Amino acid sequence: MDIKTLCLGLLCDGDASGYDLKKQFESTFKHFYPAGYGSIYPSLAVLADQGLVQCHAMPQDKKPDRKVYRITEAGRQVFETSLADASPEHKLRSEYLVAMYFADYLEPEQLEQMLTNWNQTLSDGVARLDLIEQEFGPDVPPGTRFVLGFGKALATAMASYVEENRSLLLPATSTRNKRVDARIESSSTAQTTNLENRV
Amino acid sequence: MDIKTLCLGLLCDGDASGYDLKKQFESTFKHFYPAGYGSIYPSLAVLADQGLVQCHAMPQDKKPDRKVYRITEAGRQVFETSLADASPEHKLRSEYLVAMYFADYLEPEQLEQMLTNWNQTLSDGVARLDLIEQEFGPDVPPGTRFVLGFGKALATAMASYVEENRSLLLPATSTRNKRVDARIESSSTAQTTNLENRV
DNA sequence: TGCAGCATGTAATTTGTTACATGATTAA
DNA sequence: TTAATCATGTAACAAATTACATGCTGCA
Repeated sequence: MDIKTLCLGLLCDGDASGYDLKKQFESTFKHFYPAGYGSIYPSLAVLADQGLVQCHAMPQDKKPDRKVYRITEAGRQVFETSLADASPEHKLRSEYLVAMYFADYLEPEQLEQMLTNWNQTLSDGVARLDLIEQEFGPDVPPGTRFVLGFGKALATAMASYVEENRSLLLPATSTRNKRVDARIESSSTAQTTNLENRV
Repeated sequence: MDIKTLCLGLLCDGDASGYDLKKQFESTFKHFYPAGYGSIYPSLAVLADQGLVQCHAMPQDKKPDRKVYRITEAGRQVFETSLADASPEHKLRSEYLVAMYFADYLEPEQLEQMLTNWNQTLSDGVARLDLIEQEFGPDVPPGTRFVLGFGKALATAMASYVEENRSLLLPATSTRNKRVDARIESSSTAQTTNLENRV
């Protein structure tokens, strides 16, 4: 699944311009599938080329034409197929976890700073999701409620975990060297142990 | 932060070959920063070029030379700097959530299937992390314990959330149309409402 | 005066993934 | 005999990010 498919999906819910779609990608979708103009505009162009959407240009005073896109029958079918076909992927990429893994290469104050920072980011995230939910008013569509709730639940779980386990990373005694030895030994299947040949 | 930096970090803990590093990326790092040969080998070549690591080729019978990499002083410094400098990013990209958002475009059975699938994937993930932890024996290094625990906590939280909220997505009455209308109205700042010009 | 919002896009770059290419050993 | 482990890499491709480029309106 890529941004093209996502645009198609959003257009299933109604006509929109690239600018409109961007707003969705920055609000409801931000925590699990963000996208910028650089991906959205080219996607729409391709979709129009393929006949999966139609473009209607609406002239405006002193602004570029507002290009409103509407999904076609073909587009709708393509979307539904790719939604059902895909074996969905769920990927996390976290530099925070990298930093935590290597915590003993950080100064304690840096580590503290980073943990504080992370916590702040997480609660900001929850607040942001709450705001979005409020903006929908009383009738939040089920899918939207599900993904917003998911985001909040995850952020909360992460914050708790970090709070409850930060002590793991602070102690004075590092075990890093033990791990090192373990890895070197287990991977020494080579014939020679001499590291010095052919520097 | 990129795979190069990660390799550098892992080499701070001891010499290793590309093959060795891959194993780390596929075990401890898999849930938050996976990488394949296609990223690792080129990374090591670049790092060697830049003098951040040194390469020692160890001849082997009927196998390609085993190339063991060792970090240099310069490499260590570069790593520590980038670890401290980075304002860490934490990114999720989930096609499952996309599918849930668009749940009412799926057949109920497909949705059920997908939810079951997701749950299975999550518990497999927890099992995998448990196994890795066990393989370390009694002395799991703190950073490792932190990231493995994090992975388990997250997966568990996700599974709970999905279980507790799947009902949100199943009801017969869809609210999708309401949302559609809402968006179309709120974005109608254009001068003309006529979508038919310049098809 | 300056910034946020409206509104479009392109092009270069970065980054990583996938597929390809090779080939021995060992345990089930 | 077949799959997994060991062991290296390259090249084409896909995808998305970032920076660039333009320009009006309305508010503080």
